[in-house]
Amino acid sequence: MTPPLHLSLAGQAVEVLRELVLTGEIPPGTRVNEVELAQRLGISRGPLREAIRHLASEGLLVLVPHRGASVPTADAAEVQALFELRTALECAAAGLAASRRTEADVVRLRAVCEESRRAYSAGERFPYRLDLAFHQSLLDAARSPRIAEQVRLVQQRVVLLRSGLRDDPPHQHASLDDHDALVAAVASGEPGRASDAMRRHLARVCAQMLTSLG
Amino acid sequence: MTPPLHLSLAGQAVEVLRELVLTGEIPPGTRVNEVELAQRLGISRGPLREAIRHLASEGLLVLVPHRGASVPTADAAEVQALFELRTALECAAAGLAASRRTEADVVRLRAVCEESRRAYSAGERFPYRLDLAFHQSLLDAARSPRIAEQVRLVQQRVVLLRSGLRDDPPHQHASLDDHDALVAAVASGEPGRASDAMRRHLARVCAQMLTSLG
DNA sequence: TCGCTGCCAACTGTCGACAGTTAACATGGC
DNA sequence: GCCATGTTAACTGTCGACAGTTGGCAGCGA
Repeated sequence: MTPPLHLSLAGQAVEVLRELVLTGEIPPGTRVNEVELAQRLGISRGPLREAIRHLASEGLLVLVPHRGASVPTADAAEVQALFELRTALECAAAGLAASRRTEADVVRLRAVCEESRRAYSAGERFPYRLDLAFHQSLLDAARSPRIAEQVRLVQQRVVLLRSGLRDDPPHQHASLDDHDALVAAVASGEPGRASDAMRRHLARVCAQMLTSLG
Repeated sequence: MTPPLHLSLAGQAVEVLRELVLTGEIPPGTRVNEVELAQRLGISRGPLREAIRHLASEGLLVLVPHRGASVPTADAAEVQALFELRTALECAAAGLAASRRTEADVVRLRAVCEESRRAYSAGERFPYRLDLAFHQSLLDAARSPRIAEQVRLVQQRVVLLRSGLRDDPPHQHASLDDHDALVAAVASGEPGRASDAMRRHLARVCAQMLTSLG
């Protein structure tokens, strides 16, 4: 039996809708019809509305009164503002990680970097999974749950932005070097150095996304 | 009658509930009864549920499946984690403000500081309004809407924490000095200096709250 | 007296239907 | 031909009611 796994319909709808948005199945600019989507998910409008509002609070949807929800569109100013927030959060996380890292944290970070290089050398097309894993490992080392949660939300929006890009450039070699530098800075135990390394890394990634936008 | 004020019932409920929570009228630890509160607000459970979920996404309420919402209680670890997030955001904002401030920004910041000192000298009991005004002015100078929005959410939770404190110490003289130092650092145009000044300020405020918790 | 079991009340989760608003279209006047 | 206006269809906002779950309480037995 499955008695305890009674996740509410609203909770399930949140996860399904999140995937639909992040995978681009509902592309940016698309309006969401409540009755249509509710039928598609096989639930009522009530739980679906809750799911929509939840994702709106995460920035994955925008609400307009009496006109429903839609997937936000990418925008240069938007990318810049988003990366300002991401930089604030991840630089702080990098600094905290440098202060609090254990030997196990460093080992884990090095392992992710090595796996990324292996995948890159093997010509793998989407090491985004490993990029996220790296940043996640760094957040674990920072041991600041609140910051980690906010970073997760911002990264999610970056993924959404990426889904709207025409040419999604593969993980670049420069980022691999950035990650190695970050691990070295975190291992050194100097918060300022780790924070600066993260700032440089994110500045590069941001610049790349801005050029991809044209 | 209020027919033309086309704010949705859910939107109104959000603001009313927010005040009820922040003013301590619904003290931390209290569970929120949907039907009771809905009758009290004169609305149905639907819009009220949306309001509850919205405030939960802001951290002003916590949800437990099948057991409803309740106001979160203060906790030392919680205060520390919250201030780590606040420090990350406001230090970045201070740095950006130092980079982007105009002459008008500096004038405004100085004006708020002077008014704070006047109020303090006059023995005013709650210059929190002016403290918030100062931080808001600094965020305006930073010109980073995303960071500003997140800071607003964090500050709101700090207010909630303060409402649960027994002895809520009045605005201290040290904070006035901190604010002056911050203005000077922002005016200097050196991001690192402004960021450090903010870090020291928030560290002091955090320490004060931790001692108030006992 | 203590522990277990079954019932019960209260509350949340969910649904279907109605009302209000918005935007687009058709229509008529200039 | 173009703009203003009335109409209409579609969608969101709101409501009341039903169903499912949770936690507590009474009753029974050891």
